[in-house]
Amino acid sequence: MRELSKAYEPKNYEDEIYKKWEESGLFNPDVCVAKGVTKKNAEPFSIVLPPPNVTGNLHMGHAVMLAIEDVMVRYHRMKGDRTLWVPGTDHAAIATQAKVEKLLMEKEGKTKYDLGRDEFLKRVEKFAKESQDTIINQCKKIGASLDWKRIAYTLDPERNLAVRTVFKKMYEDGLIYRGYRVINWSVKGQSTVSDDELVHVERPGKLYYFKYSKDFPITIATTRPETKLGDTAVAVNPKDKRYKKYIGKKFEIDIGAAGFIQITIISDESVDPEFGTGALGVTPAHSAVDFGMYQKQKAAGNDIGLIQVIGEDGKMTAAAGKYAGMSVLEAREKFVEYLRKNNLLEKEEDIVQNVGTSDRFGDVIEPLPKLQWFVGVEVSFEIGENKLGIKKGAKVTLKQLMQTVVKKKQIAIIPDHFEKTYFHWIDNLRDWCISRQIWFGHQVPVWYKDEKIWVDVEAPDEDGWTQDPDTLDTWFSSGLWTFSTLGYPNFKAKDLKNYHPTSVMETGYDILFFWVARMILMTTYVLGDIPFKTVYLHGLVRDEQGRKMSKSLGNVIDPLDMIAKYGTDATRLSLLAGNTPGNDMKLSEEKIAGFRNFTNKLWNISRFMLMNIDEPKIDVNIPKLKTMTDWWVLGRLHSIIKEVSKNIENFNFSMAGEQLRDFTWGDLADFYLESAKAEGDKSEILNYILNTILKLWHPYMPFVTETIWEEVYGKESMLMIEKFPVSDHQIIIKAITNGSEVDGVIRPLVFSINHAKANKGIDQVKKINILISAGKNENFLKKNIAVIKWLARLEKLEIVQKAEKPDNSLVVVEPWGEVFIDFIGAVDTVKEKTRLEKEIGEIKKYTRNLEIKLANKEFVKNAPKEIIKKEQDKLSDAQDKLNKLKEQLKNI
RNA sequence: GGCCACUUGGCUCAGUUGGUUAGAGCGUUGCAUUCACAUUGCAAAGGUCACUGGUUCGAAUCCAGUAGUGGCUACCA
Repeated sequence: MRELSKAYEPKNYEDEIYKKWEESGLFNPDVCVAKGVTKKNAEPFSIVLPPPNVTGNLHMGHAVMLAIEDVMVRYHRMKGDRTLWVPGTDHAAIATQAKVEKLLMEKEGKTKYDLGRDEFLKRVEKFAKESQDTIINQCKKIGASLDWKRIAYTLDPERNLAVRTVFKKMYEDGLIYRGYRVINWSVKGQSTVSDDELVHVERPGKLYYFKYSKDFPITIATTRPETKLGDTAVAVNPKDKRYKKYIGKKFEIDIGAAGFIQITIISDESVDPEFGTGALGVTPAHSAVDFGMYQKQKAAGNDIGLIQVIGEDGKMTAAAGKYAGMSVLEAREKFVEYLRKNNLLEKEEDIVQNVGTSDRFGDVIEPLPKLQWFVGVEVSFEIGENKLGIKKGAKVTLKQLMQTVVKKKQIAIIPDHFEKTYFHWIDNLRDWCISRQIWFGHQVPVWYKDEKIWVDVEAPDEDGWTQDPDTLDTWFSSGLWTFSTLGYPNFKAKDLKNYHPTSVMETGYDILFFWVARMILMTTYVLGDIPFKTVYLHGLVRDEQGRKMSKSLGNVIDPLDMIAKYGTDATRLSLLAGNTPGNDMKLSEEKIAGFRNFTNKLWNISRFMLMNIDEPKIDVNIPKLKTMTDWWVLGRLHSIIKEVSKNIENFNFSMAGEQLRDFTWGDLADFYLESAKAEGDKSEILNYILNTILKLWHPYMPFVTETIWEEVYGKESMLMIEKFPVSDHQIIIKAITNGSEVDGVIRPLVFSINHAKANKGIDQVKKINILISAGKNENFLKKNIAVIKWLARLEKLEIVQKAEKPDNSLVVVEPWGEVFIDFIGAVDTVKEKTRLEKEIGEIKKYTRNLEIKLANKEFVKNAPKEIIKKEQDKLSDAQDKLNKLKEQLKNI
């Protein structure tokens, strides 16, 4: 007989198991089809892995993502679907470059300029490669059944071709344009940053009220006086009576050391008359809003002018006169000093202001004008053939495409309230600045020569052209991810045909805008199709106190440490249990340890079952059943199969796991296996149950289940590709009939005994007398005497069948009869009395509710007959019980 | 400022179309222990489901309002 070791030691098995899976090639659906594991015409199920950044190690967030996706993938693979899970990594342009720059400085004291672009990029690539290897190994550690043959990288040649192809197409459709606009500039990073990469930080600031000069009639308010050197207009609300008379007037103002500025008074609806002085100094060069006003005026034929006073180095420009060369803060101080001295400063007010900082570089963003590449989200174009239900040739914008697919439910977002957030974001979306002044990334596929411009997939075949030095925002290539990984731009690629659109996009809600929205934008535009059918957004993993995990707080729980300590399965389970979509999850080491205990429990359950199985065989046929506990457990098992499948398919991963655990630990281990010990030969059914629960658990706990499977059924077989159990409704129905007495009789009996012992001041139960009153239960004891004996042994009881009620015994009334329990020691009558009174009170309340319900005409009229019947039965049962309890109370 | 979510025993959370007397796990307390498992078993204590009102025969669940917490977002200069 085979026997398992006493406790499960994950590290003795995990690596070997993963190697076995990987070497089988069965993570690849093509191999599954070739080997006959999956049918050729099976339903496709595909996920592309949200590519981790090549900046370092995997953290708990990645582990959650991998665990959830692996559950889906393994479930669908076992279900027989043609299942593909594509791995990949993201070059994460700015993040990676910044990291390498930092390392370069720390280790060699050099900057990227010391190395030059080519050499620096080589270093970054080397770093990225190493990082990618680490990530791949870590994904394997987590048990992710990714098809490594298809691994992609956002910056590899295939993806680069996709990027260039899409860029060209968008340029030709007029969706990508080059424009001189106010953009978000990071002085520290020396690059533009998109709107989404800004982090708004609240900080105390000062609102200064001042006049440009003594003769200027309007006081304005600002938090940034230094930018006022670049003002070219003052905007007021057209309805504001105070300033109406000035609208359209021009002033030439001596602004002290900075020279003269021209100020035009303009009107704009967006100016709030209540805020500050109701007049706004317009700085077209250093505020996106003001730039908007500038463009509006210009379009109306009124060029108010634009003066850039802050440079890309964060210092004042020559246009700032004697302030030139000063830092922004220095200039602010000096200029305020000037205003104060000349009695132009009227008031200083302390306020809290929101400043935009760069997510990556951490510095305060300086809005300034620059010639950049943009994706126009409101430019309309003619859409081609598409699967979106839009007529070919219709005029649409990217914004509209993004809205329509979610509105029409072609893409479902889970949880659905994120749809609102999504729409809100799109409503406020501005053109997307896609060019970055960093070196690492997809270089903009545009070439210049003199005044000429060349936009194409390949460089012009002629000397003298220079490529645009900028690179593309990393999300540009990420946006193509679902199809660039499947063969695009080759439209004939098999994968693209077979697996696109993908089934599910599973990712964190924090990148809904960055990434999910952009994939929708890119895919609807490029392919005229959706990128995925469902978006499942998971929450963030936080520490025990609900704080974000961060190195500086020292509260990071490293998934790999946990895997080393408690095993992968326990770690995965702890991330899946209690994790509901869109909600953050608190994680503690204790939780993981708890699931380690469960892993071991499953191991020992299997160990016990194996010891009682004569001849393990992979057999899906339901064996002959002998006792009602067999029927009962089979019925429970099939209900669980049904529930688990349903819940996985509905993305309720936590609930499916919980149900499985409750069944395995509560019903199977604590009850059925205990009774099985007493009932004797169970070889066949134990084999069947073991078989089934290993399959059910496999998506959640791949390693321990595969290990047990191998130990039980031999190394040749592989659980990973076994067929997921299918619940049989007939079995459930039959089991309810044949096994109901387990729930109705045996378990209440266990409960009664324990309850009597614990609650009534009894030292020890001596004897149990069972009187079965209902006729159909006459055979119950005969059939299940073994289980009763087991109970007796467990409780050290003596069983007397059909006895008379002895003196001093306690009577427990159950719907099926009465149990008399004899005790050594006295019954605490006071305690017992209060208990009975409490119970009677509760049952009274219960019966009253039932009576009200049955008295309700509408209920009687509308409810189905079976339900009314059921309710009536409940009522009569409750009344009977009530009477019996009352009698008991009298007897005390 | 706008929007969104959350509020259930000491802690972490379930609770899927409103329907038995609201459930787990951890923790606490008591009891057990040669048995597959101390990474165990059996039990107990602990909740007016944030608050107020409404709809309903019936509300943790639906509606309105209040309070608190968290998040996203923003062109109050």
